[in-house]
Amino acid sequence: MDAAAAGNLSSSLEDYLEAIFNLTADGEVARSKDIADSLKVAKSSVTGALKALAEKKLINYKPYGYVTLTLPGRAAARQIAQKHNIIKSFFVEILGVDDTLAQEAACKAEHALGAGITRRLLDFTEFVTHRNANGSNLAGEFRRFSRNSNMQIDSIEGAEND
Amino acid sequence: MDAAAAGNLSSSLEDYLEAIFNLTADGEVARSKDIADSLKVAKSSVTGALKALAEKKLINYKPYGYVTLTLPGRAAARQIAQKHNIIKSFFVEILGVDDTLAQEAACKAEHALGAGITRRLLDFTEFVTHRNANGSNLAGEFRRFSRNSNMQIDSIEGAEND
DNA sequence: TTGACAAGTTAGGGCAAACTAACTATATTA
DNA sequence: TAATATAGTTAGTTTGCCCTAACTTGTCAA
Repeated sequence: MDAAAAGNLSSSLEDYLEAIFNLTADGEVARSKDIADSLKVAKSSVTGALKALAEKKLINYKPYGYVTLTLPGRAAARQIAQKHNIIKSFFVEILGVDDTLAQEAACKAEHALGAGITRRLLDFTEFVTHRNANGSNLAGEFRRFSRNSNMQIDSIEGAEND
Repeated sequence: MDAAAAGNLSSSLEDYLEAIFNLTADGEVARSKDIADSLKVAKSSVTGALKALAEKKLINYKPYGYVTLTLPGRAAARQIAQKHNIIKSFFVEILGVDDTLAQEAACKAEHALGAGITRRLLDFTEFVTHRNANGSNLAGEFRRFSRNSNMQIDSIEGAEND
């Protein structure tokens, strides 16, 4: 199975793969420059990453040519992107986190959570959504609960790097 | 404020700090060997990390001596450990994840989630707990919901590295 | 069609974090 | 207290990932 290559990916290479996936999602081609911009790295860093991903047969890469995902590459990328979306949705829809913050946190957390936990997170988010459809409003209740508790306790100091 | 030093910590150094915190929690001293064992790294790696942490004034370190946390070091370590516990509790109590898996995942996720999101996660876990005290059983309901949904859908492939 | 600008690559270097191997210090215990 | 085992350090190497600077390739418009 080709997932052998995809299972060994570093966080960094996962980020590159995900960026390529997102850039090519709407039929566009993935230019090296765009990858560099979206990940905020130097162009030369992209070249290095592309070589590494090509070696793992996850992308088709020829110097000076456009980049496309191979079949296993696309599968791996889709999984990463999926994970990202699941985590972000949970942050936004359940925890009520601001969109930008959720986006950033999901970028980091997607490398930390395995498929099992991610799956449960998805299930849980759906669970709450289904309940909402049935008249309850868990997320809203939580907002009120959260507002109250935050006025009283403040045990976690330092809100930097958030 | 000394949190300047603590705010810049790499994931790796956070792990070392947390390990020292846990080892010294019950009055024990933190031996270099124990740190190496608990993080599964070579002894020489520990020495390097101890030097780095000492440079940041987070630990008291003299070669061949025992290691203790400084005041800012203890504060930083406590925060990391707290984050770990909050995340793990959420995984176990809300998502119903197995203890061992939750422990491992929390180790990784604690470096990805900032104070803001961690705070909300704590609030949410408490929120569900409070509701349970009031007769509802959200976690239990979710288990049943989850079991059903897993029989039908299977959109996330590959449960490795979990 | 050709010159200029943009995109991409190569070369070379830095830094963090890990490792092994060899050495030094400390503790144990006979 | 001297021998030996255990703990800790140092030195040197490797790997991954990023950077800058300089060069090459590609593109587009005058």
